[in-house]
Amino acid sequence: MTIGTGTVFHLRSPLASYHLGVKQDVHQLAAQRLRRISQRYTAGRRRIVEVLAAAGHPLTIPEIVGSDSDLATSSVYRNLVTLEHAGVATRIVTSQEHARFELSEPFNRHHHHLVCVDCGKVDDFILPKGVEESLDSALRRAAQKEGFAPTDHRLDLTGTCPDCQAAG
Amino acid sequence: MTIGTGTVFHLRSPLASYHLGVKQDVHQLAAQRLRRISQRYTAGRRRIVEVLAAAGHPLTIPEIVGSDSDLATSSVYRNLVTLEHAGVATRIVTSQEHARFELSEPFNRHHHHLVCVDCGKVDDFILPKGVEESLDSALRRAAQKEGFAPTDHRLDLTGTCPDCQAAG
DNA sequence: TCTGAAAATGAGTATGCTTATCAAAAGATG
DNA sequence: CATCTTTTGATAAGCATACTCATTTTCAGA
Ligand SMILES: [Zn+2]
Ligand SMILES: [Zn+2]
Ligand SMILES: [Zn+2]
Ligand SMILES: [Zn+2]
Repeated sequence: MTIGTGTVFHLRSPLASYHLGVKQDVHQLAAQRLRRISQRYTAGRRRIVEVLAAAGHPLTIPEIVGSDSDLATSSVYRNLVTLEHAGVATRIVTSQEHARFELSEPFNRHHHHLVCVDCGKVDDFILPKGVEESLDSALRRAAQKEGFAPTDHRLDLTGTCPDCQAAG
Repeated sequence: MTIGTGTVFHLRSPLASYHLGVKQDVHQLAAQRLRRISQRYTAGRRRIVEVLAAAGHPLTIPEIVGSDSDLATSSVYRNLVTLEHAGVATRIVTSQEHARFELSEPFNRHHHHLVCVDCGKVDDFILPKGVEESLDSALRRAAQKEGFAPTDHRLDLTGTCPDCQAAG
């Protein structure tokens, strides 16, 4: 498969961990984005990308560190800052506990989050295309009115996940 | 003016600090919501509500403490947890620095946030009614599909505020 | 209006996530 | 290979927030 054909895989529901053609594409794109800011795609950074791609939902730093014994906590913190700055990883800020990370949009299809206020778990969901589009143009208009230069939007639905509903 | 008439004041643009009829209504509703969870509407809690209502945009805890010399930092932290639990204040979590707080939805009309990624400032904006409604029903459908019990949604537009555009 | 139990306060301290430090290791350059 | 630069990782430090507990305030009941 050639690079950049954009064949969409759906490895799990509701979202694939990434929607680039093959795993190689993920690493090539990550390396390219790091090069753009004069950073190397080192083994440690590659392992983090690997773990995030395999998870398919946002992970905390302890989860990332725990899933690969070669990863040192301090380096994971430092490298996630670098990966975020390079546009490879995205930080998901929830009100409690640890921050969570997932691969950024070119690696992951555009989506939003269901955030459980009890256990902190985060799951992905997508909006219908029409809703997303009307939302997007409304946001552009709102930003323009305020002189705000938008880069991205975040939409979270907060509530209680099925597990916590059953528990409490 | 009688309580609960719901006359809408617009004290500033784009959003009034609260849209209940008069200031007295704010405190009565706050007291009622605290009573519901067996908490008292003490002087310190009243001062916090006062400061948040006067600000008209989300404040950090240092800002709240600094705006009223009678407020102790530890009590403000503790009371904001209580006010949040009572449904009087809402915590706005941005990726950097301090959390920010504003009055909750019955005190404030429903709105969303422009978050500056450079300086952390948060401003309010509202979506056109139709967009908000189609978004809301799409969110309800998405939650139902996942067995998720939704309580609220958060929509942030991230980017650079006019000041930071000029500076950087 | 007293009175006493329960709740709230606030200054200080502890917790714990995150980031800075810095010597060692790895990689680039030529 | 020699040298310079970047990255690593164990440790320490920083810092927002939560906890502690003696004191103060509140409020229901006498
Ligand atoms: Zn949950
Ligand atoms: Zn996600
Ligand atoms: Zn700004
Ligand atoms: Zn707001």
